[in-house]
Amino acid sequence: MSESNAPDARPYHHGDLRRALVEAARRLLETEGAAAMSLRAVAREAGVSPAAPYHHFKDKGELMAAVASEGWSLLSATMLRIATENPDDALAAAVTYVTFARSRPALYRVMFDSARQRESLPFVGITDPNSPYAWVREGLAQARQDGGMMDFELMIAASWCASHGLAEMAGFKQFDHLKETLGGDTPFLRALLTRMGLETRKR
Amino acid sequence: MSESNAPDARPYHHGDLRRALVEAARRLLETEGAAAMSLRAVAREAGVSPAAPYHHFKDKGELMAAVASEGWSLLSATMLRIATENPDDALAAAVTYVTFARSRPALYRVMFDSARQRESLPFVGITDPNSPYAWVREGLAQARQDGGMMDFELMIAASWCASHGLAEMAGFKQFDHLKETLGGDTPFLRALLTRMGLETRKR
DNA sequence: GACTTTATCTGAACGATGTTCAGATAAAGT
DNA sequence: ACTTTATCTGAACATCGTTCAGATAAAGTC
Repeated sequence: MSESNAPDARPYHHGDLRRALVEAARRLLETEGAAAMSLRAVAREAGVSPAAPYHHFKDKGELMAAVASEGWSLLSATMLRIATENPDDALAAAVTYVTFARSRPALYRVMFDSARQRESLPFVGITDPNSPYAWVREGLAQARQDGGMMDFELMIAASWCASHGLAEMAGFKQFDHLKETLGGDTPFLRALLTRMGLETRKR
Repeated sequence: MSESNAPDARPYHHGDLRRALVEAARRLLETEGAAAMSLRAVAREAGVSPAAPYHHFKDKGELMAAVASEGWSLLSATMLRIATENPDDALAAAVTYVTFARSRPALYRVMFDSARQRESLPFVGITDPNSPYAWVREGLAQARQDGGMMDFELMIAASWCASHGLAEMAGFKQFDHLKETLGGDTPFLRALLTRMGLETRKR
């Protein structure tokens, strides 16, 4: 009769293996790096045979997609929190995006690879008029009365591209001197994002 | 006595295997995709045993680095040509960068992965005052008299980040509508890059 | 010319990986 | 209690990156 009702009650043979695998994968990804994250290593980490994952994921790719999905959820939650605290601040949102990616480089790479396969960013409905991003709402309103919805969409697109580009390049040595001059990492990010058209207080 | 002096005189056992391998790798990369580009497949394509490449490259990584390096050279040459034809046009340079990356996605990924490992873009000395990028020269000159060299470096950094971000995201479905509205791929790129601060005619 | 040295390539092997599959195990449904 | 279904294991397969002893041929030396 299984092992009584331990704190982490395990509904099946192993327990919620699916979740355990995703967590193990993320752990391996952040500690050992992307190269060490083989399917077998993940199974090993979860204390299970190499064939076990195939009852929860069709592929290694599907496991990675699950990890990526969890990553996007985490990033979305982080950005939603920031956007709620600092409405009208597109720059702060972008800084949050870049900082998240830079603090979990391997995870972010998996996330973006997944996005590239789908050819679409699985990001929270940032263009949803009911989104808590106030600057999005204001942008939508102004765009509507300008008759220039396109202009607003351009701004959203530019923000994404700028954030992603900076996320992947901010670590490059070419920028060391710039970071030093500007007095740190965050000022550097803010300066560059501002250069790329990101602003605080609406568009 | 080898096989006489055939048109492609082969100096050693196989010929210039190193070059042949890099070319085979690039061919496989562009036709079959990154996943199919194993060291063994490259050796197979070059008509050689799986161990042969190890006499020219320490690693698979070193082969990839060679492919990447060739890619960067090609991109540099392309951009230098454009910059010579259209001086003072940073926007055109960025469009060239993005178009190159988008027309060889797998190669560009290898190139950028290589850059990420070195944490540096192995790009031609774009900040070199003697570079044929006229807008770079003018930017340098103006920055010097402004006393604001930093500002100019920020522009360079922003251009790279914007170009890379757009290169990797331009294919996303979120932008299909925008591309249609703007009347094609290039107008879309130009509009976005402009939004991100890239300009024609000096800074 | 013959002989040595050095560079280049092969064949076979090792461990690790992604994946499949027949069968064991245990939960859920009746 | 019996069947059904979901979950996991163990062994196997092809492929991959890599190593290494030995074959092959070019370059260097006399």
